[in-house]
Amino acid sequence: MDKDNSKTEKKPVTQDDVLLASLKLFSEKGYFNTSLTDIKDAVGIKTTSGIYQHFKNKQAIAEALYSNILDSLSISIDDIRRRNKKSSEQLREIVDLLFKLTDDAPEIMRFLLVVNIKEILPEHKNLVETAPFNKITRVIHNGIKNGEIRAIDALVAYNYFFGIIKHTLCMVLSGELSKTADSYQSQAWTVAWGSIIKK
Amino acid sequence: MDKDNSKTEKKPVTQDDVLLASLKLFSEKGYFNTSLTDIKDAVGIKTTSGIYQHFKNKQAIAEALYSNILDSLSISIDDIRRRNKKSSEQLREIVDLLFKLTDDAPEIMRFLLVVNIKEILPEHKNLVETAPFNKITRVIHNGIKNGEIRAIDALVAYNYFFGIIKHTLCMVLSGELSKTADSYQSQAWTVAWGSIIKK
DNA sequence: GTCTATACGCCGATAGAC
DNA sequence: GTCTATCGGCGTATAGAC
Repeated sequence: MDKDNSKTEKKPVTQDDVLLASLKLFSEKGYFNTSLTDIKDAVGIKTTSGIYQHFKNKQAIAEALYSNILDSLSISIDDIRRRNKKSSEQLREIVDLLFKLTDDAPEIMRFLLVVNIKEILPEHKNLVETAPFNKITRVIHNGIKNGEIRAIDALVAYNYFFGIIKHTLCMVLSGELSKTADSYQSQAWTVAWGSIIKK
Repeated sequence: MDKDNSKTEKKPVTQDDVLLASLKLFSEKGYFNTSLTDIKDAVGIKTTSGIYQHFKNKQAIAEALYSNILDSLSISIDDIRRRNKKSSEQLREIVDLLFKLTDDAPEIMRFLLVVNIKEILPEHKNLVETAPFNKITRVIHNGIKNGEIRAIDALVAYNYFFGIIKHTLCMVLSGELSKTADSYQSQAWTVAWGSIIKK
């Protein structure tokens, strides 16, 4: 023990370290304003070379980030659908999840909602076409079939509902709405649900 | 008349030519995926030098574009407010304007709604804080004062109302909603207005 | 896995002739 | 206002020693 290494311990940089640092930078400054040099600094290594141990290029970092986020969201939504019967309950819990994430992990939500993924990965699907948001649309679809939600096109209903939710979260994330997401949640839910419910 | 110059006439490139070409490219590929070389090609000159006659750098093009669009929008909104008394009528016409623009000049709306201006011009205000959208908020504020709109925070009302409108337009612009903006307008209006109206 | 060193391409930008 | 020519720099990426 030649030196105090209780905190300064030098552990090798992992993939997750790179992802975490990149997520933060991408969501703060945007993908194109973030250089590998920035990432390397945030991760705490001296050159960018170390990053290429884990990712073949800069795009691959964004890809990994995006698919990680979508996967974990998808799993959460599966879980929600399993635990709840009614569409209203399922949507309610999904909204709850998104608002919580906005307060607890704003970088994730900023990356998901603010960063324009098609500008980074032109080949990638739109948000609506990804697994988790497909599932949300399916929840809405079911709600229409069983009469909870009024009979309009499921995508259009998704559009109204999620338009309100997403805009609320974006305004919180950008600071245009100054309080926590949590404090807007119940109102936003009521209005969003009200916009598609069968009266 | 040594050659046919009825169409091939060589007129000097104007500021507007540059702006128009840039708008198209920015809205299609994004600001960062568009190089001055791309712009120069689209404008039809041989080198990028010509561009510097009109703009001091690439950012300045985006700035000019953005402020032009905001200015013209602002003027239209002033006009709408002058011609209509009730908040509902004013909002109705503003929505009409935005939907028409989406069908007739999608590049403009894509630049306004999809392009993340803060990534290009970090110093710039958020969309809500710009003149035209400030005016929309003021319209809503008046609607609350005179009892057309229910008594909630004006920004929150703006959020609900514009969340639906913006999301609809974005989905049309990205092709996720496949028909023209026009065909979604009356429904979207009804729902958006319904989300803030005093019952 | 991290370092030194380095390559290289692209892009933004300028100088100066026409 | 457009051209030729050219520059500097940044950012990505690789080779190879430790």
